[in-house]
Amino acid sequence: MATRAPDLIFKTLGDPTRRAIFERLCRDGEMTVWKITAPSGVSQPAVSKHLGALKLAGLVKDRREGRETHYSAQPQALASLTDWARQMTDFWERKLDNLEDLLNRMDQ
Amino acid sequence: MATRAPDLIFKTLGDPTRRAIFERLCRDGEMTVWKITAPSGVSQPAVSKHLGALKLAGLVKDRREGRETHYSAQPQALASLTDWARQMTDFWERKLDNLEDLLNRMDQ
DNA sequence: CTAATACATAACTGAATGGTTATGGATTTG
DNA sequence: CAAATCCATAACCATTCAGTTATGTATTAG
Repeated sequence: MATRAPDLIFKTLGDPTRRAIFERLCRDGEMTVWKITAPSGVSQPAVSKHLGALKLAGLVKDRREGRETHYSAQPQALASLTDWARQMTDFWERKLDNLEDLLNRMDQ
Repeated sequence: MATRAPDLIFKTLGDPTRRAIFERLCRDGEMTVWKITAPSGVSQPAVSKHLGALKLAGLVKDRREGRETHYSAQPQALASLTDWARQMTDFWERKLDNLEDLLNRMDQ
């Protein structure tokens, strides 16, 4: 059952600061750590740790260039999340269908 | 900006035990606390706390019947999550489009 | 070569959190 | 009424985790 795949994604995006960083990378594209840190409200080491977590979850990728590290979003990683959500909804709707079938059979 | 809405959803589903409970409710429909507790691997009070968290996030609803409480999934609550994911993907694709436009203009 | 910059890592701290056992309140059963 | 069942809450504990301030390692600038 691949239903456990998005565990890390959920956990990683559960933190507001981390999610804000990811959102900014989606909106504004590739960015250095310093650029990300500036308006974030937390220190540079904190940002580095968040970026590490996002990278571990496959949500961002990094690119070294001299002494700078550029990070960019990988929103494809969100697919496992939306897949899971759709699956849950499907399960639920199937339950409703079964109930409807049952009621139809009882009517006859 | 409504982009902060799914914060609670992410945080709530970030815990594996809690997500497993939600999944089971989606798959198998309404269930009493005891029924949920049995195969969960944690104690009944732990399950009750998780159900409270899920309820707070709008992911489940409860129905008292005598001394039993029946819980059921509310997968509609996942919409804010998929909406957000689509928005992030859109941002990212728009960046790609802009880049393509720029390259096209540079070709001329 | 020295100083400064960009980032990561280490070490630590306080708060949040998931788990437990114990207990209480409400409801059904005998 | 008494005992048992179902669930929630309280109180507590251990762990996780996000944040901080050093410190280290490359890399660029003077």
